[in-house]
Amino acid sequence: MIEAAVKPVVKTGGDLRGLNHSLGFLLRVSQLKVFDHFFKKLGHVGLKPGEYSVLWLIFNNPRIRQGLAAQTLSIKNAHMTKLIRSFEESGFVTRTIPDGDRRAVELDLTVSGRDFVTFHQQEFFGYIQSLNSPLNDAETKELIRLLAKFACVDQELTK
Amino acid sequence: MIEAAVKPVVKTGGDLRGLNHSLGFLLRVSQLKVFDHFFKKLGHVGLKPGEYSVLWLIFNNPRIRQGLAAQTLSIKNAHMTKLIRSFEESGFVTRTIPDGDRRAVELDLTVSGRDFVTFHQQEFFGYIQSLNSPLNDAETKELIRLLAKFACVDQELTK
DNA sequence: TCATAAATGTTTCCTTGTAAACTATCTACA
DNA sequence: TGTAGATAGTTTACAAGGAAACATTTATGA
Repeated sequence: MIEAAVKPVVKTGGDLRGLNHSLGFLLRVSQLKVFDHFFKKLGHVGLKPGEYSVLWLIFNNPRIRQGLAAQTLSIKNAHMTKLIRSFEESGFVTRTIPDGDRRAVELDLTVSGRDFVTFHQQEFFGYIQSLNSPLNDAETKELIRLLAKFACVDQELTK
Repeated sequence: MIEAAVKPVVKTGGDLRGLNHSLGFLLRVSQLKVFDHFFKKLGHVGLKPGEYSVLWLIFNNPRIRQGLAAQTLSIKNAHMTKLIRSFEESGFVTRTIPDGDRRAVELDLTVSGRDFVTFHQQEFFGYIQSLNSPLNDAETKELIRLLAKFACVDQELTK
């Protein structure tokens, strides 16, 4: 015990040498931490963060165009096609080809899709509270503000 | 045209409704931004951020164990095996099985590996300067501090 | 000391996400 | 009009990364 108290704090890993100040590296490690916690807390629900975000977006933007949804969430069109198809198969989302532009696809939630979103809303937006982060509330708020500013994401609640 | 001029300022994307305050979402979007910029600036070099970080780690920790390298960078063992093999093939890294523990693998840079790291060091650590971020210097510094604290990455230069 | 467990990487298979080519539809303008 | 180009989404082919089972070597403990 005395030894443990006396000996200097030794890192368990290798020497990062400047990588510990690299924005790209820190973003990646932070994201891994959030994802780990997400799966521990919400893995049983069966949806990943990005998937829930798609449902959430459609929930709040009925009849949104598939391409706009992809662009808003920074998901590639090719990937969005697959996500939407799987949501169709699970009965959460409907695709409608509007008469005005028959190239396009409008997305909507089914009743069970809306039920799912409302039922899990608290979990998906609140899981981060249980993360036991080293940051206090003010720091967390500031981190979110800085990230949003950096990524040019509007911080107002509604458009 | 008159219509476009008259209509209120409309966001180009859908309404994110709270997702714009989600740490997970903001981390993902921020990382995409950094990666995009990285590839624009350093795509010609042919290494991705994570790959360079592996070389950098070995450069600063000669004879590091492969598993410790993976753990330090939060890279899975299975993935690290593939990375190291490709570095072996490109002649940047050597693998040594130490006599003391014949399960283990020690990593080292070849001469050309060390040359590569030192030659590109400025680019890999400096590309972020050219990102034209909306954050000023103090904000960037604070963002890095908060991310490091959040992810529990030691901010001292050396261990 | 011999069986059992743990540690270290590797292999295999799978999921996620992307790029590029493709189909279908719409717009512009000669 | 009708044709060239733009737009919206899909398909295909692939690369990145991870989970689980595996082989090998080392540590443990009865």
